Amino acid sequence: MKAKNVSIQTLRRLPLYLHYLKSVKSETPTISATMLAEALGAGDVQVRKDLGSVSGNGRPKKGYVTEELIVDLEDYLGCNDRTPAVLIGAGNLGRALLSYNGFSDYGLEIVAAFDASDAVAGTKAGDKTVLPMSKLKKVCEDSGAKLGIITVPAAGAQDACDKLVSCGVTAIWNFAPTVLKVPPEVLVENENLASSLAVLSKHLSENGAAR
Amino acid sequence: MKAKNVSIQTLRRLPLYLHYLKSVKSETPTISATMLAEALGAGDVQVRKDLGSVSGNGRPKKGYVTEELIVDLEDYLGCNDRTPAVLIGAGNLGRALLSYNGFSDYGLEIVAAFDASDAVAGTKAGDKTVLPMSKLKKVCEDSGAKLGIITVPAAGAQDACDKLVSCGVTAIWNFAPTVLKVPPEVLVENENLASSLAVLSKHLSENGAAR
DNA sequence: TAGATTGTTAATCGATTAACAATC
DNA sequence: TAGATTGTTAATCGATTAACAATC
Repeated sequence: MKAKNVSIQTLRRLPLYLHYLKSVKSETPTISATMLAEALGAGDVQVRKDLGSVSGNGRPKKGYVTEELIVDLEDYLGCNDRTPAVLIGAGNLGRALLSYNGFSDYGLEIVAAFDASDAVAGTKAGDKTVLPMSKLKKVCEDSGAKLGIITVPAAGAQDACDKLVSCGVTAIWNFAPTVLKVPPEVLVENENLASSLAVLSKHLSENGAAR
Repeated sequence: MKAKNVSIQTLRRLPLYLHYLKSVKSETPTISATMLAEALGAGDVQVRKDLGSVSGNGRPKKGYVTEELIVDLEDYLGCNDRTPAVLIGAGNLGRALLSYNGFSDYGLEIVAAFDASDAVAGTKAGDKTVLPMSKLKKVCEDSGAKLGIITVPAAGAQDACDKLVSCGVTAIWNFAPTVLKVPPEVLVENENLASSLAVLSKHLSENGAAR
């Protein structure tokens, strides 16, 4: 109910808790932080603190009522608030995101996809028709989309970003391997595959029996 | 040349530096940490420390020779060491990763794609034919793949993971929204889209003019 | 009551930032 | 030499972990 200072790291873990809780709610009417930590391979103290900061409806001895905890997490994460978004770049990755329906659990609705290439605009992507960039402004205004998703190649990312910002978008989910320049009020979240790959490669070269 | 204690956060930033340096190396023969920080929107001290920990070939007043720094970063990140990998789950996302050729810059080579569904196995994904799971063991052995990429739906992720581990894989790149159970020697890197989305949504609900 | 579990307050750890000395 | 820039050492900040008091 209350929501104390939730660190960004905690915020990132909340969706994991929510996903797990939903998957077990039918057979687990009540759950303790310790059980949840066990299931997710995390520390029990960390989970307790994370849950405490967004719910606080845990009962000593009993733990949390699963259903209640799910509601508190959904409330905090705004899962029931519809978040309209536009996507630029209807290549493989863009199409993958469009056809992934797990996002609706978190309130995200990709209202339209755009592509700078005239060859791509007009084609189908999932159940949507890809629109030309000239329609971006109108769609953003009509839908109220404040979130933009960039799935174009690196070379076109800054351009796509600038267009989004000029259409009033204030949060950008960037899948292109580039650093974007934005005004201070715009938040960019980089989905950086190369970074993850670096972590994995390092592990392999250090621990893996090479080849 | 030397490689001091590189924090995991630093490790994640190195690919960004490398990518940027490659894009400007022709017109920028020499570059300072300050310039690099400016270009990437990071702090100059942070960049200096990051570079210092993997290169240390910077010269006062001059900065780094771009070409040399690229080589040092590539060496540290193992970009020239071929890292064979197998991918399980030839859906939209799996196909997107298969057809993305930016990974080769970091030495990653996806040697084969697999799918549990008989309907999918045998179809083409990019320039590769999707193989049935029964071939996984042999491909891992022949290719020496120690890295597994999971792009199946959440329900099948643990199963895919177990199979990979039993084939000797010691690093797993997980795109499924689930927490995987693995033996301690196996490293899992979760590409967690829901976490990123949570950060973006929070920003919107706090700062964005609602709707 | 006894015990399990919560939530809080304090201690530790790691990473970032700031200050400074070294050097071309 | 003077100045820019590096690299290092110390201080700060944030997040995690540990210890403990509260409570059903």
